[in-house]
Amino acid sequence: MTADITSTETRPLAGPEVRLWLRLLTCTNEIEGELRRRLRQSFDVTLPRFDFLAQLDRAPEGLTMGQLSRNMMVTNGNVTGIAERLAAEGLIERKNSPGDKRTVRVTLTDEGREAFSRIAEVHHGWVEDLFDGLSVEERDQLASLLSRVKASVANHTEDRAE
Amino acid sequence: MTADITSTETRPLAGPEVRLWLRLLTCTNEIEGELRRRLRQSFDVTLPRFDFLAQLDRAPEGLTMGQLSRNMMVTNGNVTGIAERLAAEGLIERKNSPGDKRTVRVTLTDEGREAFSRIAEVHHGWVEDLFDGLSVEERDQLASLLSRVKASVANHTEDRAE
DNA sequence: TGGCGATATTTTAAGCTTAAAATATCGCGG
DNA sequence: CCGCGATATTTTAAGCTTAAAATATCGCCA
Repeated sequence: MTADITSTETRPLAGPEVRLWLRLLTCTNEIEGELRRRLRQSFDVTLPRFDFLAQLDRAPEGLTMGQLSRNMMVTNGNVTGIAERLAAEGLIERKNSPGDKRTVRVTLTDEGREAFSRIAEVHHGWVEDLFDGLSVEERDQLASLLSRVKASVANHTEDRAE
Repeated sequence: MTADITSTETRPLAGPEVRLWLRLLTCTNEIEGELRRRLRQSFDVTLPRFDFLAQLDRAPEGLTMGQLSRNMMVTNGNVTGIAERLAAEGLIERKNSPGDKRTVRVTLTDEGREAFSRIAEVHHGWVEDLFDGLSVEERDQLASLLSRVKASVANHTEDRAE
């Protein structure tokens, strides 16, 4: 009834939705890995640390650990570890909030702000390059489709929201 | 010359390419996180282990550690660790290749094959659900655009290919 | 045939990540 | 004012991930 399978041939592993998901995942991982490698080689910095600094750079007043955790979409414990290392490098500063003794206010040091600017400029160029095979229309279309995906996903996850 | 910045307002952090990249990353992370959470809660299995089993399921003859590493797009050392834990759970088997003493041939045990089938069926439904807000046309368009992205990225990374 | 570059894998050290438990503080209702 | 649920953060244990070094085997070629 079916053709016989020869040698090490691989079977098609999944339905079309799973294939779409795998393509999305692969694509993202490839870009993420490439940026991670370049950040490490050029600046000896990791992607999470760069992300952490980026969050602070756009918040002149600083951010609390909780805000950082939500912005970066990682757990509280995670940001604690990253902050620990960035503080040891002298790139950020943590001080108790005046009003609420529970919260910590994190800010960039001058050194941190300067380091981030230097890296961000090059990083921006990398991202431009990686996407330069797409026309402006294609980029807009992709952004719009990703919004649609995000909305669709939110439909199935919003219940976990508090 | 510029409007003054008030309170904790955040500045727009990046150019349009970086925003597109962040949207792609966020979208992928959201889906990945949701699937990871569900796999853990429903089956007490991690995403990497599920991926590892999926690779083996479509290769009846088994795979070597190197093939697994390439298919999963992670380092050799990484698959060693995952294989260690899956073997401890009795889901996979590792034996020396007959011809080449350097290579290891990994196969699913009966238990592993059965466990994977059970999980894969539910997983497939989850992915279908998460993407059900998109029409067939939108999915095709997204898949096609992701291919274009992948090609564009490859243009800037293929030099590292050996 | 014997050594040497190439290939396959594991090991190691460091860091990222999560979930869950622990700690500390807040602020409200009685 | 006092206790208690809520909020902010850190700690802990386990696992994932990478890059680089170490180990082992292969196969060629001089």
